[in-house]
Amino acid sequence: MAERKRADARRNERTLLDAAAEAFVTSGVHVPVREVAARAGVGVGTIYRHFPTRADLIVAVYRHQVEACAEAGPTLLATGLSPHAALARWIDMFVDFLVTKHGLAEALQGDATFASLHAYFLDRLVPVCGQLLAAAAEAGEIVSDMDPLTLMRGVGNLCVGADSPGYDARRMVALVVAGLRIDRV
Amino acid sequence: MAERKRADARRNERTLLDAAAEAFVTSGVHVPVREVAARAGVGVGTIYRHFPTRADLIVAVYRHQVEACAEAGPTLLATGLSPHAALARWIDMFVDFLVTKHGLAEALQGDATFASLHAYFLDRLVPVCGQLLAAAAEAGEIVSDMDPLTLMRGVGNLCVGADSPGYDARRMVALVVAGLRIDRV
DNA sequence: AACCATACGGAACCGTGTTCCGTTTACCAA
DNA sequence: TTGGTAAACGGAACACGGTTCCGTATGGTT
Repeated sequence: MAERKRADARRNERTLLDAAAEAFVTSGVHVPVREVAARAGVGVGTIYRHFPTRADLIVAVYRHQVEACAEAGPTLLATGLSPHAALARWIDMFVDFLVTKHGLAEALQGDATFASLHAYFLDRLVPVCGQLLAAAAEAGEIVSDMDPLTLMRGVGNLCVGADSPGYDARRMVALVVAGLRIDRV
Repeated sequence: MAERKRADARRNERTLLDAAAEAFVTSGVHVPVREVAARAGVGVGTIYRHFPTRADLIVAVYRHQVEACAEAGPTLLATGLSPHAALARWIDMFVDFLVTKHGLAEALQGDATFASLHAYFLDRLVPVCGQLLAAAAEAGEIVSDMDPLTLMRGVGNLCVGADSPGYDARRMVALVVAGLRIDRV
């Protein structure tokens, strides 16, 4: 039995996702709920009926891209690149994703209000990261005791404020990736 | 001409600093202003008269420790340690400082409300970090093009959520420090 | 003792996430 | 076509945290 929703409800959900995506691009992920509602031409109540919390709205908007990122892990491993190179590429993808979504890295942090966002990203991506780490460790290219959760959270943290002048998040991530190599002290 | 303040004002400033320090320890840096006021037995207006913004209160509470950290840089360089080791120790000190102050790393981030906090930390510590980096680069131990501002902000970012289970901020910082070494790929 | 600049307390204000509830509407059945 | 009803809606109201404002109290000085 498929969930039968009223036509207006389905329409509004669509409209809201579009409006939110647009608002996130122009004003960043921190755009007030009221503004998304206004942009979509609905009341705030409607947003909360469809998305119980701000975080759920954000998750819904970015779900596709998170899935794509998750699926890219195995794909990269299968390309014949060295596992360490595959890991580096995959992390690059993740960083690209975060730094191009203004405010997303910030929202990804512990903040209790974004708990479900945090949880979704980690649930989906940590296992993939774990595969890549394991493959690279197996190949003897990197240290064998790196925890994927720590790595994902660390990389996410490094992307906070990635757009502010004078801070180069990618450089920091590159240091981390270099630091994983086993031939270092 | 020394700034002549009324006795009650001086007394309250003291009381407020003590109350804030205590509150930060027990409830974290994010403790509401009203709670600090209540703990000090004063009204919120009094806090704002002494510290124009939350960030200024935080700066005042931690000023001593930031100064100590800043002064430790040259000291470490003078101890005869290799510059890279001195840099590593200094970063450890900074990390210790951040992770033991619940919520401080979070507050240190771009958040506009904490602008003065952010500015104070960076103004004071980036030059010190620059000295250590330069010495290590000069000695040929690390890459020569690392920007101290990026490094400080990155390390600060890595300390966000340092107390949450499953995340190991120190490990991430260690990767960064390892990644700086010049003998790596 | 009187005066007044300084300092105080805390109510009020603003912005933002979230909840609540009276009203509207899509859908189905008669 | 017309009701009837459960689903959905809009937006006022609430919670909460930072900050401002202003009438009141008081330390210090004359």
